[in-house]
Amino acid sequence: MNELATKYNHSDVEAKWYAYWMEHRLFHSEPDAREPYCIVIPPPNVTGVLHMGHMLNNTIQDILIRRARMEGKNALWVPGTDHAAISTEAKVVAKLASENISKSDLTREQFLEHAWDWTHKYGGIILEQLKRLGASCDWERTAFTMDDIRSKSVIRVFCHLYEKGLIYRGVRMVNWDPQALTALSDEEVIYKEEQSKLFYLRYYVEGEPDKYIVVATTRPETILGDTAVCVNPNDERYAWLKGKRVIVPKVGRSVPIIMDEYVEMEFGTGCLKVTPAHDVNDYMLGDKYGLESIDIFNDNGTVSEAGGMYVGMDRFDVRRQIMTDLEAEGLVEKVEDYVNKVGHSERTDAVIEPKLSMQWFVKMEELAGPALEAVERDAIRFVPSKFKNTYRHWMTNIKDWCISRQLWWGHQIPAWFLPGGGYVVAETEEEALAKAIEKSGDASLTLADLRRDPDCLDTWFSSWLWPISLFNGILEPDNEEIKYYYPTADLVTAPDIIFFWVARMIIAGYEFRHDKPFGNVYFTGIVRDKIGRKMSKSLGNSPDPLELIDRFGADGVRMGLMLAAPAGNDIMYDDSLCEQGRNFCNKIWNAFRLVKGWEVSDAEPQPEAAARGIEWFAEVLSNTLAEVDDLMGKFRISEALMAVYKLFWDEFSSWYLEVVKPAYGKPVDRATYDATMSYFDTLLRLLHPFMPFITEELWQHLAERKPGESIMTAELPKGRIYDAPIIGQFEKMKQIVAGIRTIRVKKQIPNKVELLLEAKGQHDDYLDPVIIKMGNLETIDLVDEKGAGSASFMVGPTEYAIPLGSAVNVEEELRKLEADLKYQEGFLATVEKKLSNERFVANAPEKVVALERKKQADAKEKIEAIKAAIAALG
RNA sequence: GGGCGCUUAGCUCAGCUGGUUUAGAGCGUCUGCCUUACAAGCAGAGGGUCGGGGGUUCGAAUCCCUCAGCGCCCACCA
Repeated sequence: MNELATKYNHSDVEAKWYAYWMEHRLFHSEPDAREPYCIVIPPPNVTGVLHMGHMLNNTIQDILIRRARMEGKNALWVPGTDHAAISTEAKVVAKLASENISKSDLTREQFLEHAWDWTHKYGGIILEQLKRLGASCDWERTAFTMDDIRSKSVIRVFCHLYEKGLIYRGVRMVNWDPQALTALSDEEVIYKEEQSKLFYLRYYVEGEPDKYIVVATTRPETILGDTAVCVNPNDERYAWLKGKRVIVPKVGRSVPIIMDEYVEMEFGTGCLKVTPAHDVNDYMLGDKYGLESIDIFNDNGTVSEAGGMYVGMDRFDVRRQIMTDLEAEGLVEKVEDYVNKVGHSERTDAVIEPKLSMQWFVKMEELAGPALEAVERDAIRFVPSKFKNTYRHWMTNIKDWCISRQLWWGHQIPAWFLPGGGYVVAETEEEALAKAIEKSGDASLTLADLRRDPDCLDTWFSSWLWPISLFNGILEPDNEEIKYYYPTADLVTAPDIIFFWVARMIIAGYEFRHDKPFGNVYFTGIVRDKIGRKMSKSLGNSPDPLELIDRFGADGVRMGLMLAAPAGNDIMYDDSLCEQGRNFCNKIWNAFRLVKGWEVSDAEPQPEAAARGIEWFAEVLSNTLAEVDDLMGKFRISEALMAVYKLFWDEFSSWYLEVVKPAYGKPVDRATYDATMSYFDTLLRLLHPFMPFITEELWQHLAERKPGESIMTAELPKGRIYDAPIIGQFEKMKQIVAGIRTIRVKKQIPNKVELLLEAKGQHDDYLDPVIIKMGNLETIDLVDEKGAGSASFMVGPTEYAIPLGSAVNVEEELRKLEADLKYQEGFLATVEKKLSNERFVANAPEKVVALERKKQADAKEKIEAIKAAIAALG
């Protein structure tokens, strides 16, 4: 029997079955008559590598997909990658820098060549890593946000929105990343609290050399761009300033005093310096009062010619230098410590510089309407639902979306400028030329006269189309695939991209398909280490997923992650979770070794105990199947997995198998064997979505399989919730057996010594064969009075006793019984307290009162029995 | 400054619209076992009064108020 090792060796198994699934194209889906079930993968960065977040996220998706497949649906999981404009471009720039090549030395074409090389070299590594996890993606459909179909879709959508008047170009204050040298959307700015200083500077009043006012600022370097000082018109302290001008310290420029209620009188000194070119609010003031706007910074964050001094110096160096200089001139009143929030680039972490520039925007308000409504009325369900609030808040305060990025890696904006001013938007160069000629009235124009906007689109401007563009639903809106797979079923993603991606996909869904992109959104938590810190490269607290798979097996790791991951809750990851998963694999493996080792005999009659066990397990199995189904429907995956875990380990292995197991060296009867194999088969199916590899391995061992046959496509049976009498009987039986075992442990009676059990009181003998086997008893006697010198225990009101002669410690028995009595009496007291309360009896529902009376009767009965037992001892 | 969420055994969590035997699970802990499927295992045991306070109710971990702590999201206070 022992050609199978005592331990499950995952490394032998996993590669083999993944190859088998691929070879037989079991992940592949095409439209057919079945109900579709589709998930589109949140496309990871093309040059990314697998981290724990991906592991969690993709394990969940794979579980959902595999389950749907086994439920008979046409399941499709579409994989792909995202070009990740800024971060990929940054990596390429860094790589070039290490070769002493600067981006500015290259033409756009040359740079893109490098970027594509990079993409081909590192791109898709992450998808290969997902295979190790067991991800059952349809790899024949692998897509990329910059492949041909996806790129053309983006361009078409841009033109569509432009023609609808929803895309515009304009000069706005944007978030500038001086490192990546591009504008960012508001969502790409992360505000971090930082310890900084508040500088109080003196602005002398023009023409009154002895008078000055004090202005507080965190950014003294921006005084180079000051074009006004603002005070609150209600601020009496500064009423005298009305109509006057002040001199910007050091700079010497005379600027007007303006009055606006925007200024908080309580903050700082109540005087605000206004730098319209470098602060969003100042820009607003500048706009309102027609102030001059001086852009004092270059794109890389150094001071520009317009700054007039410190030209070429970095903004942070200037901050230090200018304070020294101001101090020297006696223009500094004081400096205070101050904590404020500073915007950082999400991708490069550079401090954001608010900057006026010409950018492209999408008008969002109108687009957001249907998308907001869909989530409000649960046409799209968020799990957990608390994210509805977050979503609603963002959608109702939605700002226009800055979609242009000053990058080369991405989808170039399809806008062409005419030599005489103005521009046209078109899908192709030819079309652009035609439009340009029409617009300018100059038929002699050629393509060479047009200049295409060099900017690219925000990465999310392609990924918001993902559920549509994967099926080519933008370019060919009526094709069979989009009609069949769209809307997709579920989306699994992290909550930090709810605005970046989820909200925008919903918007795009309604705008371009007039339908939602998915039915449910499952928001995962963040994977943290066991003391709650976010996993990060710099902390070095993030395990390498592939190494984990090597150590624990993909099934073990999947299980480890799932055990700790209720929807929306962060997961405190610890290796011990994977250990538990690995141990479970081992348990399944060994259970299989047991049944596989049985010799089957047609002549052997079925023992009564086995027949009872089979009857019982059928009910337990059916109940769990239904329970798991229910839990999965609510996306309570960790609870579903726990239910399966307990079913297999406790019910099946610890009870069922022990009940039906033939004596050593004896064969098992046919009926029991067949039932057991059938249960094992069902258990493997139930487990398969969670642990695909080991279940396939064992399922293939379980019976002869045809080539290409797989548990992946085996049907998952449906169960039903039903409280069969046998379940209650079995639970009572377990208590009796546990009682016997406890006595064995306490009295140090070896398992192989057969015991006698006496039952005093009501006792159902239906499961006696099971009790006898599991307790290793000689017989069970019904008695009126238990024999002298026995150890006893209570199950309900029934006393069970094992005669032990002189080995029994009467005092210990007494102590045990008295403790039990005390508990029962205490319990009875709480019940009777309720029942003696007239208002309870009068107001509580009849059912509740009846239950309390039953509790009372039961407790009384038990107390009587215990007292009798005590009397018998004494 | 607003909004949301959390606080239940050592750890991670479940406990939905209040009543189902004086609170459940997994892991860990303790005790005894190498019992021929499994020591990555088996059997058994112990462990919390549900963050603090107040209230509603016949009855609250479950509803309300309040205090404290933690976390997340949003927001232009220089």
